[in-house]
Amino acid sequence: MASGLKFGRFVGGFVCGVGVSTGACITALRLYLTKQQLQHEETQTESAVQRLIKLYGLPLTGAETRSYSNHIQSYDQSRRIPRWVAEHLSNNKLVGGADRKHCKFKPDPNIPQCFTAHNEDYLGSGWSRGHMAPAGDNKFSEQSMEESFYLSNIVPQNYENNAGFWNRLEMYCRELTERFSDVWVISGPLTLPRVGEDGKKAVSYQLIGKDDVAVPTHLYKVVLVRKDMSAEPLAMAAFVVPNAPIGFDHQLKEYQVSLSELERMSGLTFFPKLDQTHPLKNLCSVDSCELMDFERFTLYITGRKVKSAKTLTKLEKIMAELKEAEITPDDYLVKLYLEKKQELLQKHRPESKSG
DNA sequence: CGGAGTCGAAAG
DNA sequence: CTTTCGACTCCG
Repeated sequence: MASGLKFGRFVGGFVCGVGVSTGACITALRLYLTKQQLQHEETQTESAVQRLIKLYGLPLTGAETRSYSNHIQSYDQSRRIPRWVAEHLSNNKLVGGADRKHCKFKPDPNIPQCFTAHNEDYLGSGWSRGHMAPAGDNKFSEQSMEESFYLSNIVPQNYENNAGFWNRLEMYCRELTERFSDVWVISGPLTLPRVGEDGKKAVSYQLIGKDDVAVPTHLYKVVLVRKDMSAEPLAMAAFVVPNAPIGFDHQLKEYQVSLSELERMSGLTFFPKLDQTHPLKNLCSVDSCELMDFERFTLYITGRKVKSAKTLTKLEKIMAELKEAEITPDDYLVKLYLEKKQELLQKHRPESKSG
């Protein structure tokens, strides 16, 4: 009985096996079988598979989404890095006392032990631990900032890129909350193919540490913004950035790609419910898509260093370095400098009373 | 003695 | 802002 059916299927496949598509073969095969025979065969094979599944279970990818207090993530168990990390930014969440000094990078307790990365994989590897959902997007909550330091939110990133171009891209995303009430950002790693000496395309990427953490060749960021609830249209932009140093001579727009290009590269579909009924504008034609230039960036960084200066000599050294770069402090930096100077002088003479 | 944790300096 | 690293502590 069963063997008879198998034989029939074989013959059918053989007859139309040459030069005809598989789909056509199946259609032709169906003509040879009565409805009942077909039904019988399908239930037979299905139940056999079902039986196996019931007994032993299906393979799991571990790619399910995990929710944290300020980001959502899907993890790549084979590469020990996230596939994508989504977050929402708004101006009110960007202020607060949460400080990364109280945070530590650590394995995500929600990831199965055998698939998680560890700090030892990164230390001394030549690659820095780069946030996908940045710590700086979590000033409002100590807990969400701590969660952003889970290694499920981290990829091996070129140090200069992390502290430089990517950092400025993250700042630009935060800046968008000044002009848009809602900003959604999805970030993640890519391991893109390259053409080798032989002209053949191949994917190749470094693995670091005992856990073989994948070093992405590129990072992507897709940004979706809207003015408010009622008035659309939405604006969107996607960027693919090499995991390598990128200087101030490069513009963000050089790295813009269409969403469909990014989807093809990543194998992801980004806003599956965002259909054609929603007109999508190019963010870079609605907004500047320009990162801070060298001067502005240096002024900002210097401001941060001034704020964290511990001694007067250190404070003066920071300001001297700025002068060395031939950048004149703006009003805000001057204010920070004078405040810090006063604070350190006060500390030096604790007996003096201030009014 | 060596791991673990905290702190500050240094650097883009 | 983004990091790494070394020095220092505490402790069994």
